[in-house]
Amino acid sequence: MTPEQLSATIVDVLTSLSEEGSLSLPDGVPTSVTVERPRQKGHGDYATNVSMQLAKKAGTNPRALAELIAEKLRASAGVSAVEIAGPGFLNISVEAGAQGALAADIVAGGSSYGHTETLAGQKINVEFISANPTGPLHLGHTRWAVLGDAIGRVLSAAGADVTREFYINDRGVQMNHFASSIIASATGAEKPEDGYAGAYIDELAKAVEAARPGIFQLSEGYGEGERLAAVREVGYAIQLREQQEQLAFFNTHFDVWFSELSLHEEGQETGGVPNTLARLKDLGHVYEEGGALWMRTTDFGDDKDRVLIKSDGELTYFASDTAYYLNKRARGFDHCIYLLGADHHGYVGRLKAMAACVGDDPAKTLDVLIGQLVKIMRDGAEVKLSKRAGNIVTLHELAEEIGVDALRYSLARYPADSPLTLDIAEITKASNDNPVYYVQYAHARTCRMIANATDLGMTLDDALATFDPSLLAHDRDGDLLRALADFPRVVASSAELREPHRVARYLEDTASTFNKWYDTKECRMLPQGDEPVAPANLARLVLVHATRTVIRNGLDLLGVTAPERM
RNA sequence: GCGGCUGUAGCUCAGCUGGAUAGAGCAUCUGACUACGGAUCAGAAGGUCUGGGGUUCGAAUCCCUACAGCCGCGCCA
Repeated sequence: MTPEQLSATIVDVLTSLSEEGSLSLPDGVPTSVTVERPRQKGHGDYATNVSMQLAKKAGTNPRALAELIAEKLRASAGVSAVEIAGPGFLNISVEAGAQGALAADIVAGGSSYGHTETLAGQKINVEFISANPTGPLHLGHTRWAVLGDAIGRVLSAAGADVTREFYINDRGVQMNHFASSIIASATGAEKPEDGYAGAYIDELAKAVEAARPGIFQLSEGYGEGERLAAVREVGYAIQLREQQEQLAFFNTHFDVWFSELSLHEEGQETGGVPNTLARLKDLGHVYEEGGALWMRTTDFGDDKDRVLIKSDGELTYFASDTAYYLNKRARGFDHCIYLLGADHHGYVGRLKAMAACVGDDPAKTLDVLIGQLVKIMRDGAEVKLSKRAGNIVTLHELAEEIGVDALRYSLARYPADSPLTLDIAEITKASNDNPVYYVQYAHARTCRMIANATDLGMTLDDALATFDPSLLAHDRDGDLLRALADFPRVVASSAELREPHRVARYLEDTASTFNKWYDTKECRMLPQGDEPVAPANLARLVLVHATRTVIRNGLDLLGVTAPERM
């Protein structure tokens, strides 16, 4: 019996009370009720606060309503005991057989256990990182890589149709600064004022020369302008490919790499920039002032109006942003999720206003997640990074030093809006100080146990064929089963709230519950010594398989591997 | 000045869509090695949930306010 099934059972009880007239609910019977796992032992396997929630509406008091519900609930299949406690809590105990059946269901579900349909039918675009292709990805991008990727996975698991997208800022003056910085490195010319510096620029210069020998040599018909364009193109291609390779190494995957430049190309019907500007004019949300073209975002709650075309005729970044949003909507996305760093939170207001300007309800279509910045400590001092000084902590260096799994997990286990300080020594430690290894270890342990069982001739097929769930009757069996039963709703709420850290915290709890179970003498899976294999041993083999499935599925949602041995 | 985020055990942080005695890991102390992988488990100790008001059966959670820290308020990208 899962919490969802128990909730349905309680709803049935309410319906039945309502039909026989002993309960009157003006708003009708709720479709589901809250069922939670009490923290306290002795408060039953599950608890519900329905009677407190409904007492006022029903014109009665919580204790009296609880009595009514309890009486019927006690007679329900799978329920072994119901007690009323405190102001009107119902503490419910579940029969071992009803609860144990879940283990076989999980095994049958396999890699899809935990997946739900709570977001079915929603087409969601998740845009994250979206770095300039003018340098390596660094620490600042790493958190969004992990969170964006995990959010995408969790949304998919909740049934949404998800596209993970990287917006390439390949247009704008920074691309020319980028090219001229590479030229300066190759030719010894002076670096431009707003240029890029650092060892990576020198390496890029060499790579550009290697890719197209002689590219830096000016000649007749190949002037400064041509060289700048050529270097920009080649340097961009190399830098972008490097970002893509490093993200792949970091187990972070995108469905679409979207070029900002493409929004300005001819033939962009919907969502192109010219098209967008025309549409905004038609809608009456733009005006000219001081030689610039403005969008009247203040009509929709922004602090001030925003420039689309500067007085020098150049388009702003915001013009592209608006077109890009329309482009996403034209591609059929119901929700556009943006992951932005705290240093960009000033953009939220204008993004929402922009969506409202084009006729959308931002509360429905736009979801801006602001993440706080990450600090990194080494030997007690903050590792500062400065792109200008070329002192960059790159994503790739971090992933290599710390390990992809440890780095991903360390970032995934905190909510995005909490400022984070990572200590390199702390997260590289290969010990139980490090939650990622604690969880992975529990998984490896299940794999060893299953291998040992196989050596003794215990197979999953036999175990399932003879499975008697009522044999999983020990308290610790129940604790483990209830932990496993929570997985689907943890995934669903992680998706709903866009908070994948919940999955990580759940895995830590579940790994702990599993280890406690493992250390319980009465819950041995393998027979001891020369004892024959008993039905209870086989039942627990199913339970171990179920545990392995849940941990593996959970780690997969975070993009972390589930090793079979460590 | 305006706005966003944060403030919970010695440390790093969960819990925040209101529920029962506020949790975990680390660090400290005490135990379990005839071990299905000890990268584990059992236990102890550790708290004015930043301060002050309010809302109600009930507040770490919601509202107001004060304080502290980080970040942002361009015809930059």
